[in-house]
Amino acid sequence: MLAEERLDQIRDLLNADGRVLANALAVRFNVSEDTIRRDLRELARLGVCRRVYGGALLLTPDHGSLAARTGAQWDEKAALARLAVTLIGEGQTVFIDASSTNLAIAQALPREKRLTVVTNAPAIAMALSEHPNHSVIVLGGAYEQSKGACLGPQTVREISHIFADVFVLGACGVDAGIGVTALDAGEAEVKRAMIAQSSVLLVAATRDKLGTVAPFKLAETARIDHLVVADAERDLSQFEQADVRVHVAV
Amino acid sequence: MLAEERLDQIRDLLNADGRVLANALAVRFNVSEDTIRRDLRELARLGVCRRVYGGALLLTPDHGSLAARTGAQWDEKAALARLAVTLIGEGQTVFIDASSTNLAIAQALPREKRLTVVTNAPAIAMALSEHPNHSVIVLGGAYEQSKGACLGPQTVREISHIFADVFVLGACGVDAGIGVTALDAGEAEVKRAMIAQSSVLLVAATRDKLGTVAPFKLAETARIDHLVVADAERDLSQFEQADVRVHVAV
DNA sequence: ATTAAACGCGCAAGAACGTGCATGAACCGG
DNA sequence: CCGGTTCATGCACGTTCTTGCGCGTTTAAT
Repeated sequence: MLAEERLDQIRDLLNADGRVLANALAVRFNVSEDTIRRDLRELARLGVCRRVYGGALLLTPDHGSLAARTGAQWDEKAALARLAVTLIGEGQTVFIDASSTNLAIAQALPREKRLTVVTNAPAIAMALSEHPNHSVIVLGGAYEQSKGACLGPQTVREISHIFADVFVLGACGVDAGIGVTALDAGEAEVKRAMIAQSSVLLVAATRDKLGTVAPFKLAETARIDHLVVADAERDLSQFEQADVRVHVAV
Repeated sequence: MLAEERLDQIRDLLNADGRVLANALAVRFNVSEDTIRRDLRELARLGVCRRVYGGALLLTPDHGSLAARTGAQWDEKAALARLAVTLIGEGQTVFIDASSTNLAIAQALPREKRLTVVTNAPAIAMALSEHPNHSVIVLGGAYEQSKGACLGPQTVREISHIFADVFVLGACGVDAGIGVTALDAGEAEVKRAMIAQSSVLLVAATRDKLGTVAPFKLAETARIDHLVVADAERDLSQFEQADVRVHVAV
């Protein structure tokens, strides 16, 4: 059994069952659990799965309901949001795309800055309902329920008419070597359009996003202007070498 | 059973039933109640639920904060909604514009009818997040916070590209002699565009709307196909003379 | 007031984990 | 054919995580 074959089979098992157990895999492939752990680490790095105690779970964009994702890691997202909003200046035009982290950022936007917020996420538009100082523009299109976002050609077309000072990008994977990536082709199209139409690119990434890679590439690491992360056990020097300003939230 | 899986399943049970019992979960997952309590503590920390003596209750921020409960006559609107959705057929394309009554209608839409819903209200799009059978199209444009709707020329332009079978009109005033009217010029523009692009016009009106007149005229009484009202102390014969089908909800 | 259930805290056993190191096979240029 | 290198793998060790149990406290209901 070649190592690559084993990785592929673990992938298949993940897709079939949504989860795998480390000791079960060790028995099945007749290798030690250490080897299995190494495999799972690799798959997690590639963004295929998420490691948990005892095995790994499939990492899907709609893992759990929309409400569930909003609740997960809420305090980490709130900390990222508090820092991220300080990077947005008075009177700027801001693209905010759909993600639970970005919803937290939208909620944390200070009311006194008179921003123009452009978003393809109805939830973000609604979150700004109580902020009459901000002007909100909704990007229409086909509403993808599982993602809570409007996607598709119409959305992309509307984006092409707008230039923004800042784009707050909800990334699915951020890796210093590979760059910023997304899980879904439709999402990726919209995000790429927003990148093309904005001058400053801001990425707020929760721990589980950092160092992972998703299938669809959005931008090189060097294109990122601001990277906001939670406390850094990780080595972030590679980002700084790529001229990314890294901000660490408490 | 992985610990993370257990957490996810407790999440699902919470979303399904709105509450969970600690001892029932302990039996179901075959672990001690201590472990369950630890899980519930974790979920509470994430803001998913609220712990109570004996178990936990679902904490839904949007269940209460949506315009859903803002409407004073919530039960009247729910009754109108239950009746109104029966007038919408399988597979139809439906315009639903922004109003609290229409939000109730959107929430009452049966999941099995495979509808295409087109709306300029982010709240209505989000309400359909959990209905994967329906295709939802969001109309973009400038988001008017006080109305919870996208208005303006861009919205009107997008409407002009779509034809619907039914338009569920959120009216501000419905009078047999004057017709249907709206309170705001911007709103009126969007509603007129939707009227022009749909074959059947459905109006669900709460008691306070009936017999009142707002400044901006949308359509003649005769243009209404279905009028859904709550119990009829009022004389509705004038509507029927104008060839309007009147439906009275219990 | 009394009582039984539910709770929180601390502890300990065991499983899972990460890391460093050694082994052996595969690979490669000469 | 051979010496050097790389790589996957397994093992040993210490660490971290989960879980169940005991015990005293709090809560809700009678």
